[in-house]
Amino acid sequence: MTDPTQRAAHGAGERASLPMMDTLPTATQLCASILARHQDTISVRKPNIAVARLQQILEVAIDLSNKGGFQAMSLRDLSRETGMSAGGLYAYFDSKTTLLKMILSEVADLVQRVLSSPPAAVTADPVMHLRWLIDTHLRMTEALLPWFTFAFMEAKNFPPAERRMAVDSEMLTESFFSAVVLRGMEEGVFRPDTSPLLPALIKPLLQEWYVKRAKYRRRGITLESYSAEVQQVVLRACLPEAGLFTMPPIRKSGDARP
Amino acid sequence: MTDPTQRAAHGAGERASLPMMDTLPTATQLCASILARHQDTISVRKPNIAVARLQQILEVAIDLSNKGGFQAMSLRDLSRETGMSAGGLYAYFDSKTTLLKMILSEVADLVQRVLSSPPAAVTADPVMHLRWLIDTHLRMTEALLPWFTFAFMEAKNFPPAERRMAVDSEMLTESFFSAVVLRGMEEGVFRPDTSPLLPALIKPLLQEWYVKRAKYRRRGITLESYSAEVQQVVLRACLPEAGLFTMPPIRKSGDARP
DNA sequence: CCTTATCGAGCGAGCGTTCGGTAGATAGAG
DNA sequence: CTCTATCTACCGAACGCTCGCTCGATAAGG
Repeated sequence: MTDPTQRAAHGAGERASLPMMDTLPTATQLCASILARHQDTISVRKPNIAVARLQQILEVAIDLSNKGGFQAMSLRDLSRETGMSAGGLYAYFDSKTTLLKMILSEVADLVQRVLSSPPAAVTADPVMHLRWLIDTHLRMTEALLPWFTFAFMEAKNFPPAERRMAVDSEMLTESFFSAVVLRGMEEGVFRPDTSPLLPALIKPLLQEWYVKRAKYRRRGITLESYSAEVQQVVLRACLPEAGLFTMPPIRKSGDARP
Repeated sequence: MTDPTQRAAHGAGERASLPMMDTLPTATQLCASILARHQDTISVRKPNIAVARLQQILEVAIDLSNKGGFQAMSLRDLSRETGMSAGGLYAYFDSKTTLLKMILSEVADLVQRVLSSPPAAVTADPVMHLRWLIDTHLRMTEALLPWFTFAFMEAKNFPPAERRMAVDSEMLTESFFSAVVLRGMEEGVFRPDTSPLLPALIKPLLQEWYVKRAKYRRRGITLESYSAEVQQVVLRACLPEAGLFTMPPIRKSGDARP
């Protein structure tokens, strides 16, 4: 899976030269991770019960928050939709703010974990690495759309502590892009006058995909075509003019449309 | 001010070939516009009193909302900071939601007014027109930063009616960009295979500037350099390769730094 | 003396959170 | 296997508080 030479088509899922990320965690795995990180505030001891309940609570909380905002979601709403009592909920968090922090920190952690472990196949070439970062970020947000929508909508409007967490996560993401761009410039793959602002401009293009997901669904835009376009725009901004003519096709069409 | 031939330098404020937008309204003018639009819900009759008070109320409301969110701002906070009583405030709006709508609709209206009236100098050339749209949007948000921050932060998380308003405004902004891109393609100035997604990608790049204003201030990035970079990225995405070599300098440096 | 702009105590609703209580699972003793 | 003591996960009424909003009183200008 990580050998750069083994990129040939293999069946209907035929893909372009860009390797996939390693598999993403499921929502259940995220909840298990959250449970482990908050053992002290979660009073339920049996892990299978706790994970199942926590997943239920978080999914409902994310769902309710994504229409109307986290502050607008009352614990009575959460109680009604989960079928649990108010007191029962407090076995899983000690305050509403803790509930928020659970989700935000898990999402921030996930981004860091996924983007910091590219397959060996892409790290050799800055162009490939950059394209992999873009594509992987988009696929990650697509797979866990409600979680990222929640994190984006709620990261602002909150006390210094949580706010700092969001800013740090944002900076970390940008640093992945700027590291690759810098390396590409050092290796002469990217234009020497590539703007230092470019890495900062990539993040909003990736956020656009999940923040305005409904808009692109309405227009019939696939993740593949969006990813390809962002890669195009970014590469055109940093590749030398001569390089544009030899720019590889971003992704074969007719792929992975369910 | 709109004569395309009078672009020569005139003093220290010397500028590049890109013409400025016509002058922007002041906060006071925006408030007068809001007052006119909400005559029926505002019970204060003397216009000079009403405009002054309304401006005070809106500025405090925007300020408080921009730390903590609109929902988190209580009318008691607003009462304390404005020095007005709770009852007194209700002479200027009939509900907290109306207060929100006043600001959102005025911002949406402003964007439409400003972007739909380019100076005659730029409409002839799609490249110039596109650059003017980008630069003007950035300067407008810079001049009325708290208003746009407010509109961005509060447009989500609200009932269908207000939400629709935000979506419509967003679509309208995008339509300005796509109209120019389309015309440029028809005239052969832009690449015929320019992605139909490009116009949608411009908006998040413009929002980035005012949403993350603190970040760019910390890094010492000027509006001029940010505007130049976005223009670069967008033009590289739609100009033919050959056109890149003849791309005009975006904006002279050492300009308009207070 | 009427009009107009403002005041501020107070209302009902709803919020996050607590806590005494309970049903069912669990486990050790007989 | 049965009885019983203990524990665990959950319940839901109640508390203190803050919210958006109302309304009769009031002060100042013409």
